[in-house]
Amino acid sequence: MPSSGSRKRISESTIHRLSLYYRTLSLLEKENYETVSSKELAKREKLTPAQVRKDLSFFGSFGTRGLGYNVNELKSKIESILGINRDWKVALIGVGNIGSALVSYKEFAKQGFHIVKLFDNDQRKIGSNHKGITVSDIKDLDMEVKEANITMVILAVPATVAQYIVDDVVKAGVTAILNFAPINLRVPPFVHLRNENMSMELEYLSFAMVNNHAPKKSK
Amino acid sequence: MPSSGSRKRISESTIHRLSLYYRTLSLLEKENYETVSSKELAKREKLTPAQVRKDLSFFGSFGTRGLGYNVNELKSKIESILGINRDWKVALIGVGNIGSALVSYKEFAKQGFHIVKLFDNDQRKIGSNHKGITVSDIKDLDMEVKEANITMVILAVPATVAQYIVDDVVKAGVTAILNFAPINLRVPPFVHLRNENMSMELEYLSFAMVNNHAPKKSK
DNA sequence: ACTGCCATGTGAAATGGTTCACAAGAAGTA
DNA sequence: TACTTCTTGTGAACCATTTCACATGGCAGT
Repeated sequence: MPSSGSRKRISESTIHRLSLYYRTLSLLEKENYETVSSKELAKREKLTPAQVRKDLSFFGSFGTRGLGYNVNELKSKIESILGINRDWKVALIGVGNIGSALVSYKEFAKQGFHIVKLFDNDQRKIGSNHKGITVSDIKDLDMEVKEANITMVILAVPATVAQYIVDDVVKAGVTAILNFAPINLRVPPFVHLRNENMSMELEYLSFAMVNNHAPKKSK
Repeated sequence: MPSSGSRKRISESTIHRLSLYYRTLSLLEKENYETVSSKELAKREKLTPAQVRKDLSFFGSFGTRGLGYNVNELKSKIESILGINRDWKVALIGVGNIGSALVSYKEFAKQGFHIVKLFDNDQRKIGSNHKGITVSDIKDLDMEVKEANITMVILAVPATVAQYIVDDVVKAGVTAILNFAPINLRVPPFVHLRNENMSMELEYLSFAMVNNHAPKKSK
């Protein structure tokens, strides 16, 4: 009984898996599948059918017993759960290595995340053009973010300045931040912060190689 | 002491947190701290002291009761647990948007991951130079990877071709892959695969905004 | 040496997440 | 209508991770 207020906490892993389901459903749609079972969905993302069904069950009953899920319908349900059934205007701060790669990264736009503003503090970059967007001076951040009604920001600046910029960004009314700097940022409780730490995964690989794999012990 | 056979499975989260501790310890080192308590370490990464101690306890007893951990010593312990107390030679495949950003990404080198080979299939890119490395033809992958004794690869190619390349890469003897393509890749059980899915975190933010955080929207 | 204080290391308890197992619904067939 | 097959949705069981709580050991001051 999903009473409108009783919001059970949904785990992070469940949300991440919704992203995977969404990705697979998009593919299935292209392959002209009408329906898909939890079994097939699971297979395509190396999960278990029970996991798939449980994840979806947190949000409702989207399937038909004996048949599976309608691909189009489930896709659009997940879109609306994830909030990607709309367009998000995103500002990207820091047009360096990573930053300029992200401007051209097509996956973001595909999911409705549109980078509409670029900021940097480097005079040589300010005024230059990336994919049709002119880089603004970070000093104008407050004004421009408010004016464009932007609530989501991608942060691709050096770790040393990240906290200062976050503080400004929050003051400008942003409530969602995707941070690429390898540092733990402080934000007020009403601001959503996620970190993308690319070294972390390399380190995991390194760990796996050195430990798991290593000189195969007789077990 | 170094548990040779009794290999308890260490959770992914623990390993990820080791990366965080490592990062903080590097910082503390620069700030000339001699020792650090689990409390301080926890505070700096928004974790609990018990969590920190438990994580470390899987690998040994590195602290001193009443005092805490020696910064230098703990840092080097974690380095060796993560396997980053050595240099890794890494090949990067796909010199597009993301790929060319990663060549210049300094964090990798800082942790001992050195990109030493670049591959692409685009004639216009082959032969060109990125940060002192010449882009090779992907057709020479097998030969060059074997010759350079490379076991770790970063994959920054389009999803459509990722699986084919992975198959080749595995044949060439690579056993660790960091994949940036938004697709679920098949690898043999002895190959370590990690995925970096940047849209996923944006989707999480979007979810958080739409659900957790109430309608503050008045357009 | 004694005392007070502090912070680790770790079993045990609590919490959270995943898998199991099965009742029940839907569609097709006779 | 009755029967078969298929697959969902979901409590309950199971397993993993996190947190608790405290005995233990080290250090400093007297």
